[in-house]
Amino acid sequence: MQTALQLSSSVSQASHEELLSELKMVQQKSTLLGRPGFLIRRLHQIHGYLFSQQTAEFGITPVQYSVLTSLNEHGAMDQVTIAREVGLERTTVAEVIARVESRGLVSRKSSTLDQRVKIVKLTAKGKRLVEKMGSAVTRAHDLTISPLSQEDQDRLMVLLVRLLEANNGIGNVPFRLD
Amino acid sequence: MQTALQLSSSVSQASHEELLSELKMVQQKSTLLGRPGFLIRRLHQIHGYLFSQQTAEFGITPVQYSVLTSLNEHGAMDQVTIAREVGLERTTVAEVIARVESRGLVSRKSSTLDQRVKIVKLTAKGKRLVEKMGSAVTRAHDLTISPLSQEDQDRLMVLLVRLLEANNGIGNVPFRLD
DNA sequence: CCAATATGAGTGGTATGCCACCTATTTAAA
DNA sequence: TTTAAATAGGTGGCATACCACTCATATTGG
Repeated sequence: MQTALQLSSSVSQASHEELLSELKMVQQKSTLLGRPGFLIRRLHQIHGYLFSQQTAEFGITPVQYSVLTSLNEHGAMDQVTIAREVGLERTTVAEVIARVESRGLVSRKSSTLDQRVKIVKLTAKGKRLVEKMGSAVTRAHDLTISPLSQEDQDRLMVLLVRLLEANNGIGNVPFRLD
Repeated sequence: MQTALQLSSSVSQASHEELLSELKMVQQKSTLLGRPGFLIRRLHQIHGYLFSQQTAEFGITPVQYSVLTSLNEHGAMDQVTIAREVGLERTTVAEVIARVESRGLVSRKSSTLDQRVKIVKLTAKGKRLVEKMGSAVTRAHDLTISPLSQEDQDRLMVLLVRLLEANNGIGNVPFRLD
């Protein structure tokens, strides 16, 4: 279990000038720390580790969990709808679904209305797994941002959400944002 | 080219209470928006798209660029050092290096001091490419966070850097943070 | 000095994540 | 209405990303 070492000073309290000098200092250590893309990649990496550690007994990946919880909330969906719901390529969804289907967590049947469409449904086993994993997943997410003060965590979340909402149309994989 | 639609209100100016109500609103749209790991994955995805779009003519990926610029800054390095420098598994580095080597961007030769070690060096061609790509890469990074106000961008960067510094030891892939 | 251990590089396996391309089916247009 | 375009699902290819494992070479302890 990680020790959620809390950072003392809050970014929320700092002035813009203080932030700028902190950024300048940091980037002298490594150029990479000045690149948003690099920071995001590393954070993605770290969260992946925390997730797999906290949920090891279930053998479920973050993306699989997103798909399964989405099916749990919205009920049966075709694969294109799932893709829009979680922000994934159709082909990625096809692969993810194939894996969770082979483990009996979801079932697929062709739609009678449209022969092209395959309806994906969470099985009872899948539903049980999702609900059993919940607390471990929450723990992983909490740990990911736990070094920040509560207010900094909230501020970070808002910044990330706003970025996503503004950039959602970018790329070929937008996702549902009603 | 993306339109860098600037968000009106600044997160930096908002009170903690305002942020909390914004978060609550947002999470009613989608549960996924309340999970840090999901937001990070999506942002990683979006940045990857912007990067590949801005640097299409060069055919270089974000990770390859990190490795190449690291070699450009620090000179020749063995693969374990590269791994620590950019925060990657040794095996991932081996694969990335193999690809850029096959394109003649880096060269590998065994160390005479230690036969196990392979020294990786940027070639003249590699150096030229890195320098030629610079502005396109900067553009991609800037676009990734461009929807935020300047102060919000700076605040986000500080929050991300702090998270990385605090979490750097987590997982099996820490990276150099002198 | 030699066995035990540590270290650097790499392979094979699995899971995203995306693209180009393909097939089948449905819908729209001429 | 018959052809063209759009749509759903999927395959193969490539690039991270990591683990378990192997192999070769160094280092260290008895």
